[in-house]
Formats: sequence, C-alpha cells, structure tokens
Amino acid sequence: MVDAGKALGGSTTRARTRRAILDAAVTVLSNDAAASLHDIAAAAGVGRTTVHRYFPERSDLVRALGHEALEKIGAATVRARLDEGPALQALQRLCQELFELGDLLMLIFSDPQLMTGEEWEVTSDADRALTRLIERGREGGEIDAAMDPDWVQHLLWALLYAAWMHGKAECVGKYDSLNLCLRSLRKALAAGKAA
Amino acid sequence: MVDAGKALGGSTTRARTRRAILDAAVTVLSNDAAASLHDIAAAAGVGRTTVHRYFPERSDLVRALGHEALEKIGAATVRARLDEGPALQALQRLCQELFELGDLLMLIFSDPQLMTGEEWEVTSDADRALTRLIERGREGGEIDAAMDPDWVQHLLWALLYAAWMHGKAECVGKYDSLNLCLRSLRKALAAGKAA
DNA sequence: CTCAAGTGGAACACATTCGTTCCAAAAGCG
DNA sequence: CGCTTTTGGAACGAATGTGTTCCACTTGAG
Repeated sequence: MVDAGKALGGSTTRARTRRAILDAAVTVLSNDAAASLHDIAAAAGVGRTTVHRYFPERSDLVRALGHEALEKIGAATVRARLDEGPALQALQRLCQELFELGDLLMLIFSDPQLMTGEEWEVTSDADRALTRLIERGREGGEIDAAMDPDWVQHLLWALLYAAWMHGKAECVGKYDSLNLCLRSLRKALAAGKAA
Repeated sequence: MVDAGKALGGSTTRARTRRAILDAAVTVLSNDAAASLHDIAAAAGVGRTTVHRYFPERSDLVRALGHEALEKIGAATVRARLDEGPALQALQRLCQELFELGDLLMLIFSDPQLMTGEEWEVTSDADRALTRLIERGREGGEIDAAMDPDWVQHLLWALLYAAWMHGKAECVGKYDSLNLCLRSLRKALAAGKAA
C-alpha cells in the first residue's frame, strides 16, 4: 500500500505473475476453450490459488483476456498506419500485424464469450480506422466497389484464421501461409473488370 | 423386435425423435459448444431421459453429429459434380452446396471435437474429389498456380465461415452474402498476372 | 539478515452436469 | 378398444469445476 508500484500494476513480481497467467491462458484456451483453471494454472507454472488471487472469478480472467485482445488489435492497427499509402497495401500491413497476434487470434475465433462485454460493443478507434480505410479504397477505385465494407472485414478475419490454421496444420512455414493470405486478400479485393 | 423397422432405423416414431434431437443439437451446439444435454433436450422438445435413450453418452451424440456432417458434406460434393465443367465454376457450385449446410457449418468450425474420430482421419471420396478438382484447375491454368492446394481448401472453408457470419450478423440477405463469398473466391483463385 | 510480500497445497462447501434407474402417463398401432 | 412402444419426470450417485479459507513455505527487497 505504501508504494503504488510500477505504473498502476503493483510490484514487478506481481506484474510478472499476472503476465504468466495471461499468456498461459491464451495458449491453453486457444486449444480448448473449456479448459479448467487448473489446466491454466499448471501451464502458467503457478498454483490454482494464485490464479484466483489475480482473477477472483473465471469471468475476470476472460474479461482481462478480452481487454488484452482489444488492446493488441488497437496497437496493431496503429502500427499498420492505415491512413498512409495505397489502401490495398495498408490493408496488407494490417493483415501482417494482426497475424503476429498468433494464438490470441485463434482465441478470438474459438471463444465468442471473449468478445462479450461493453468494451466490444462500442466502435473502437481501430474499427473506425479500418472502416475509413475500406471506404477510402473503394472511393479511390482500389477496392472492388461490389465488396460491402462489412464483408471486407469478415473476409480479412476469415483469411487470417485460414492462414493461421494452414500454417499450423501443414508442414508449411508461417510466412508462406501469410503470403498466401496476403495474395488472396489482394486479389479478392482488387478492383477489376472480373465478372 | 418383430419388425426391423424402416430401413435399419427402427420405427418411424423413433426415427423422428432421433432426427429432432440431432437437429436441435446442431442448432444449440452451434451457438454454444459447451451447452448441456438439458439445453439440447429442451430445444428438441424432449426429456433429457429420452436423449440418453438415443445417445447413451454425450460422446455418442457428438459422434452422430460428426457422422451426419461428413455425410452431408459428401452429398453436397456429389451434387456439385466437381468433375464437370470449368474448375472455377465447379468450385463455386461446391461452395453453394456447402453454404446450404447452415448451422452445421458453424458447428464444424466451433467444435473441433466434432471432427475427432476415425471417420475424419481417412481421406474421404469428397476430399479426393476436391483435391482432384483443384489440381485440375491448376494444371488447366484456371487456378492461380501459386495457390497451394491445401491453402485453397482452407480458403474455401474460411470464406464459407465468413459468408455465414456476414449473413447472420448484418441485415444482409443470405444470398447477398453467398454472392460476395463466391465473387471473392473466384477472384482470389483466378489465374492472372497480378503480382 | 529480517521482514513483508507472494506463493502453493490442502481442505472445504457449493453448483452443475452426467449417466442411471424406476415408474406412471401418453401415444402409436393393430 | 387393448396392447406395446415410447416418453417424461423424479430421484440418486458420481464426477468435475469453482470459489473460499487457512497455514506453512519460499522469495525478494531493504
């Protein structure tokens, strides 16, 4: 209580333990969304009691994971600089950044409950930036005007999912998968005279 | 015991109840893969006891669902006549047929356990037909040679997933979604001089 | 070293689901 | 109509996960 600790987080020890639990949770839950807290604690190399100490209820842990996902998506979006350069290239940069989220990406897909919460209801900066980018691409004639903006978003995420699975299942390098993903995205969205 | 019943299935009454349970299971489990048997029974308008009477253990029900999925995918593949006509058009026919699977499609995605079992290990006729089609398209110059056959399959399923979600979430007609899906698939796979 | 902070394990009550059994009521069929 | 099949509900034991408390142990910072 004497010391507020490092930047709102508590002591360095606490921060590290918290991180270990969150990381383990991502890994374990992305493989099995119904995994028990015992499994998560074990994967984190920590006692189940300790998990409860940091996240009183399971829902608290899930909420924290959702928050983290949202934050990382936001950071990735910033890094992708969606307002700069040709729209299709910006979209590919975003794809690359999001691909780096790894297991967290899978978790978002496999556990819809993760995206439950007021945080996910509101339109985030990242959402707005992406929507703006897509509109820009359509108006600039870079992106096929027949592609509904909502569809483009679904498409983007679905391709990321496919790329991650492809890289995991087959004996394919991560970057081969990513390249196929980017190529597919680019071609699907490209404005062209294709019927 | 006197009568073997209608085609291996038992009495018509039993067949209908079994069907109701399976259908309800698809609907409920596609929304929440961890739903309890009570929920499934309720959705089927049936007592929990009855569910156990048809599927002694939960795993039996899951196995039956997996079997059904496999069968329907097989039937859809047959209907798509993959060996006929231009490869890209055949692929689109397959996409349309699979899209009709509806919630069952989502279930396959959300519950990896569904695809656990020896049935899913072996390469089915449908698998072979699809692989053959993709190879045919690549060799015939219809499909982008840079697209790894495995990737094409991942892409196909991912697009189906995206289309179904897009049709469900937004105020978009099912067929608008399907059309966007088909258009994206066609363009992504098309052989072209695109860099 | 010393003390506070942090941890892990055991034990507990509690809730939920599952799988089972039994029986009376309902529904199908001749 | 009667008989058989099928059903739904109640009740039970077992298993699993959860959330809590308590205490001895380790760790790390001063």
